Amino acid sequence: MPELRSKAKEILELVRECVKEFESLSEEKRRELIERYTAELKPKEERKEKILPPLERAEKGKVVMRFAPNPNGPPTLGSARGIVVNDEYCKIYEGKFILRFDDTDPRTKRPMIEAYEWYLEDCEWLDAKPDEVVYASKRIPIYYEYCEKLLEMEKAYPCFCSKEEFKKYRDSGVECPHRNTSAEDSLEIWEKMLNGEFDEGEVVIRIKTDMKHKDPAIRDWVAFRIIYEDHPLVGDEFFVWPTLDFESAIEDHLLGITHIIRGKDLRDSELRQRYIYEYFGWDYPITKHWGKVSIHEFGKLSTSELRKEIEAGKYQGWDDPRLPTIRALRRRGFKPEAIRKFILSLGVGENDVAVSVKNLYAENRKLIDPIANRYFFVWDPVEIKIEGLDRVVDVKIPLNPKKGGYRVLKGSNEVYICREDFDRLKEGDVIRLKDFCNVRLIDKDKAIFEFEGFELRDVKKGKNIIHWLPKQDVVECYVYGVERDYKGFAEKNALNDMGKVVQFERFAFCKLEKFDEVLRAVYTHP
RNA sequence: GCUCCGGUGGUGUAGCCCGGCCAAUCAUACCGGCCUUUCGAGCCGGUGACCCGGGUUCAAAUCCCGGCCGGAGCACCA
Repeated sequence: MPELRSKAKEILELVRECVKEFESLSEEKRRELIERYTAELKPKEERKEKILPPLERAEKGKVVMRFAPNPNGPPTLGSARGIVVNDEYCKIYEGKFILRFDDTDPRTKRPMIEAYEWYLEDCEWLDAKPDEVVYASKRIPIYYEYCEKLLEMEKAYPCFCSKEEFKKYRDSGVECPHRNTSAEDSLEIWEKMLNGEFDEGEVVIRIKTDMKHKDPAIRDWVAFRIIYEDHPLVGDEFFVWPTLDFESAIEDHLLGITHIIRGKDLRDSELRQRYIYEYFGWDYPITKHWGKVSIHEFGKLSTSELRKEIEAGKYQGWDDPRLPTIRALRRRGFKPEAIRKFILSLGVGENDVAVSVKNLYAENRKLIDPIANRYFFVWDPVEIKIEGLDRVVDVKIPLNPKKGGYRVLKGSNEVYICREDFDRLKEGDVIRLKDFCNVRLIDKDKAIFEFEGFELRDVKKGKNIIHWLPKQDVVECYVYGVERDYKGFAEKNALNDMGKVVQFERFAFCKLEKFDEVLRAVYTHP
């Protein structure tokens, strides 16, 4: 009842009186009153699971957003944020999602030709298939057109200052001598640039902003520069390249982008680009910026860093299971939905986030635990003998506690167990081979155990149930891990789940990748 | 240095714009218990936070001011 707020003081008085009156009543009477009135109160409304905060001034059906990477490597968990968050908003508002390659620098951040395809693949896999794909490097003439307009309007000019010279002008807030070049002269110089009459670094096109702008970063910025280098996608067709700020400013308008969400490192871009929007009379999209993400286990998610390490041979490739690339996570058997949820759980705040990959594991676990079949994998195996067990028994073990179903192992007197389980035992200890039987260690040096019975209850207490494998009917198994790789044996039954994610009990979830004499699996997560 | 932006449990996040349903959400981590069988899965429970100081107000996580701490940009990179 907000209309009563202004009368709060009077109401407070009334409340006090009521409380006094209530306190003077008998215990029984009080109970009765409480029951009578609380019954009328509505239960607190359930809070809906709000995944993302609403987008400012967004109308259903009219939202257009984009994710604009430079494809200089495959998408990582960092890129996935741009993909998933933009796509998610498009889904919420039934908008249009555009993937745009901002690939206008053939040298310093040189695009990687395969990466274009990788972005397409990974977007689709992440359930974020773009409605439209745009390649900036294929649309250079469009940017030239707008540059010419600005030169005509004398809102841009060719500048012959060296980087260092211009820095002085920028820092002191003084206009450089080239700033008042006439439209006519500017266009002539521009023509010569396009004809290849200048060397790299000799001349650039600058956008006029305000040389007295309080933030030096905004003052007359570069829109075009000359780079004589083949572009991986379009070859040597162009050598006058727009900078990101220019290309992106034009494209965002042309594509009708309504909302931009991107890293806060690009916050100043908005300030710079607004000048162009003002000159052309365009409306700037609504922007939102987020901080950096780093993941404890992976560190910073920089593509160029990863590239160096791959080239140095530290990793096997871009899908090495130790890498934070989307291809690696896919190879490890993560569900796209888990990655989406994980990313959305980071929100869209401006502070930097440092989060543990365990959150991603937890999301994925919820999805795969109910469906993943269980198998035994014995790494660093130790062969043990069980005395007093003369027959081979069929051991039925549940495939999945929720789904039901069984697999069968031949329980015999020669089995493998994990070295780490064996090592912690001392002679006389009794352990249970899960679902099979109980055994007592009698000779540690020779790894000899004694059969103690099939009954579970004898050893149920404690932490004495371990997994095992019969010496027969196993396959060699190699697991590509994150911390380390594992070698050992897996039960043959696992071959029925080739290509799937299974849970190796007491080890981890793993994706069974291929079988070539050896079962090769990739570690998913615990 | 100049400019801009942030600070909610161990971690991430919701709430902040529009002050009261907030003794603060959800998740993860951690701890404890449960399970005719995963010491590494599952199920149940528990611990745990509004950066500090002032101000405005009947009422502040929310508004204002100051401080402290953190981040980003200041490229012919994206």
